[in-house]
Amino acid sequence: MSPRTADQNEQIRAQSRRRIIDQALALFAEHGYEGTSVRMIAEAAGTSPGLLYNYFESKQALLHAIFEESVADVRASFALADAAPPGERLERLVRGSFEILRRNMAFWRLSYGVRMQPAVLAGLGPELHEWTALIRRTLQGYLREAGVARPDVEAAALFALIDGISQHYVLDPDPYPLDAVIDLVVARYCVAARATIGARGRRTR
Amino acid sequence: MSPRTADQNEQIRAQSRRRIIDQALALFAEHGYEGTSVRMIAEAAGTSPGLLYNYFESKQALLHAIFEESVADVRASFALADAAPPGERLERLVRGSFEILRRNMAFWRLSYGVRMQPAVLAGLGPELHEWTALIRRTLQGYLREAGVARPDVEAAALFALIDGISQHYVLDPDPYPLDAVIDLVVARYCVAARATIGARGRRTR
Amino acid sequence: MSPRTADQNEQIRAQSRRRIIDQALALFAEHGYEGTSVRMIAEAAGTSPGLLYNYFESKQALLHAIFEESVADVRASFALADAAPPGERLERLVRGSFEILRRNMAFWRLSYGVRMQPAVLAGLGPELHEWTALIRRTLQGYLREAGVARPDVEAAALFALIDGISQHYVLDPDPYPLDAVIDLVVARYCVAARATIGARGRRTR
Amino acid sequence: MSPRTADQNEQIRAQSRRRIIDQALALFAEHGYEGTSVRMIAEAAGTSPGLLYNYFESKQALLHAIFEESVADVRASFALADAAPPGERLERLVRGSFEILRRNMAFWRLSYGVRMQPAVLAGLGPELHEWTALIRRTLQGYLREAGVARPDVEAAALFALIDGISQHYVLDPDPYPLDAVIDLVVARYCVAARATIGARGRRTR
DNA sequence: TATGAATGAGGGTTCATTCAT
DNA sequence: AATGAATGAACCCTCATTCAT
Repeated sequence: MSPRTADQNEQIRAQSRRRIIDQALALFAEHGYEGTSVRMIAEAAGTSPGLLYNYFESKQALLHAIFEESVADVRASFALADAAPPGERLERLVRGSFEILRRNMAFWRLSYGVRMQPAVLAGLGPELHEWTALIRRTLQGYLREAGVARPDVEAAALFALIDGISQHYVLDPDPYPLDAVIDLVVARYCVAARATIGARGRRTR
Repeated sequence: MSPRTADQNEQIRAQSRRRIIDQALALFAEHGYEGTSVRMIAEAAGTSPGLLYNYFESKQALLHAIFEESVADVRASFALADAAPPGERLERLVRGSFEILRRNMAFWRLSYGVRMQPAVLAGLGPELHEWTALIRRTLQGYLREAGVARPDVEAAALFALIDGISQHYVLDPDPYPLDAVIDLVVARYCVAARATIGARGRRTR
Repeated sequence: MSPRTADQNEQIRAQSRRRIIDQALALFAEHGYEGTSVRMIAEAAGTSPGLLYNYFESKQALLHAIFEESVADVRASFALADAAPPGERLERLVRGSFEILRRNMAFWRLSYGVRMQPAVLAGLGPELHEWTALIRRTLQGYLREAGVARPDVEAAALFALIDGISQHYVLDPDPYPLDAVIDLVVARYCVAARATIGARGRRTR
Repeated sequence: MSPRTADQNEQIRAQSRRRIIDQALALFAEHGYEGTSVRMIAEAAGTSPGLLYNYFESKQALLHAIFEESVADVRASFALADAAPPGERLERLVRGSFEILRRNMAFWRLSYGVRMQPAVLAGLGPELHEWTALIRRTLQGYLREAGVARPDVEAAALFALIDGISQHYVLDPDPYPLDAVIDLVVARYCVAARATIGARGRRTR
């Protein structure tokens, strides 16, 4: 009965989903999660409020979908860093983090805006926790490689530093000297690391 | 003529106001501003929703009152740091910041949860902005005194570091090695500063 | 134990009651019954909301008290007209009505604003009905004396005319040619009446 | 693509809107604007309170919509009178006014109940004022045509008479001798007018 | 697949009224 | 006689969600 092929349907579905996610992210970032109504999202996406519930179980589920996408993005970037030679991993990771930030500021605004609201994150909590833990562990690993004295504490500090910079930047990007600050972070944490690892590399050769 | 003395009334009022503010802060911190209803606050404070409006013009006004109280707290701490001898100012400020954090974690949870939501801040925005700017300037001044190369960039990084640590701690305090991290920050930023300033002090004597 | 004599108490009571009634009337007239809160009245009267309930059982009871006072005023004016010589009664009544109107515009504003709201008038209904009926009957009697053809219909019309004028005047007094309109009414209804009655008077002498 | 045709939707909307307006008018007329809650209207209309806000921005907007409908009704009746031959205009207008009154008593109850409450009228005030002014001017014009001595004062009186009758009728229709009173008004104002204009018409022929 | 009319719980807020003092 | 802190029901309104089409 349907005049559309299964393929066409699939394509339409994918497009609608995309539009909804994109607009939802933009609006969440601008007005916050609670300040954005489902109607607003539907309107921005050029659909009806009802349709949204064909694709997402609830407003929360939509939020979760957004997080899943972006978390995947971050994971990919991390994997890239991990694939680099030991001496460059940390720098790659640091610079990669800020690239992600610049590439998807809306998400980070949203993320930071919602981070403190467990009820909003409902069900996302464990996942986020795990994610944070992963970052911390990765950083710790790299720093241990680099031979810093207390890699756990240093990792906590470096993570806080990256996160703090990201947040300040996202709050008011225009006047923020992001590149200079990144270079500072890199200089402080990564250059030494590279040297140490390089030296050790040569020694063990 | 009055059935209760003005003093008695003042006391009653102060008590009720306190209870409302305290419970509101706790709930805002736990569920976020939007996730906390006026009814919830009233119940937690052991009063009726109506009473809240004898003390605060609106839910927002209550939020503002909370901010005012805590901002005053921060200012006081800053003033204390500023009164210290030059070489110790930075350390005082850093340690002071984390003392405030520990003393009033609920407020900081609230503050971080609300920071990205311009609609919620309505009218509080400028004040917060100014506040942030003040911190940045103060840090920058101290770092310039300490003779660091690029005090503006360093200030941005140090601010981000403190803010990031605070936020991570507040998100999940139990496992966080706060003291160790603080010591790290102090060692990295403040010890050098003290030395520099001390040296200069001796030289100019 | 009381430092005040019973007399003084009575005087104080009377004063407070007066202030409350006066201010309530003024506010009801300005903002309507529903648009005026008990707190507003208390404030305007320089007392507390609680005190109002020492003098009046409820906000409605206060409204009723206002009506009673003013209805008494009207009755007095009617009695005066009735005491006049037959040929002048109608004119007295008409002119008296508008004098009352001018003397107590606030009350008439209130009265007209509330007239259509049985719920607000609750319990006042019968009394007002009676009052209206009295006016109608009185007019009818005077017009019958004056020998008009259908005194019942004429009474209805004259009452409507007086009431309509009053209301239009009270709605926007400044530009209203009240005196001219009154003279017109008098000329149309009363002069003829006087003549008729005068003639009959002479005839029957 | 749409599951319901635009037509179907339009029809559904029109029906719901009608039901809401009708019930709102009835309730406003019975209990007054302030005495009628949105819930009451929704219940009477067999819908939910929320739906009301799909059709009207606010309770006030609903009131305005009611006024707009009925004001249009009145204007139409006035236009009809104006289209009649000069000698009949006044009678048409008078009789037309009372026809409107009988046809839509609820609206007039509402209108008279709301007239004195500027806050309720909010934004409707100017429009009503203008409307009143129009009636007055029209009457004045007709009366001048009819050659009465002081058309401005006579217009004020006639307007007051019509308004007063309408209000008394609407307050308690059952016992009111409306037809007889209308005939009286017509006899007093319109018959003479017709004669005058007729005579002048013949003279100028 | 898509619509949008409809729902109703719950939001912030007001206010007549009570009562301890 | 007088106060004003306190109450809580009810207000208008929003919005995530459902469902007939």
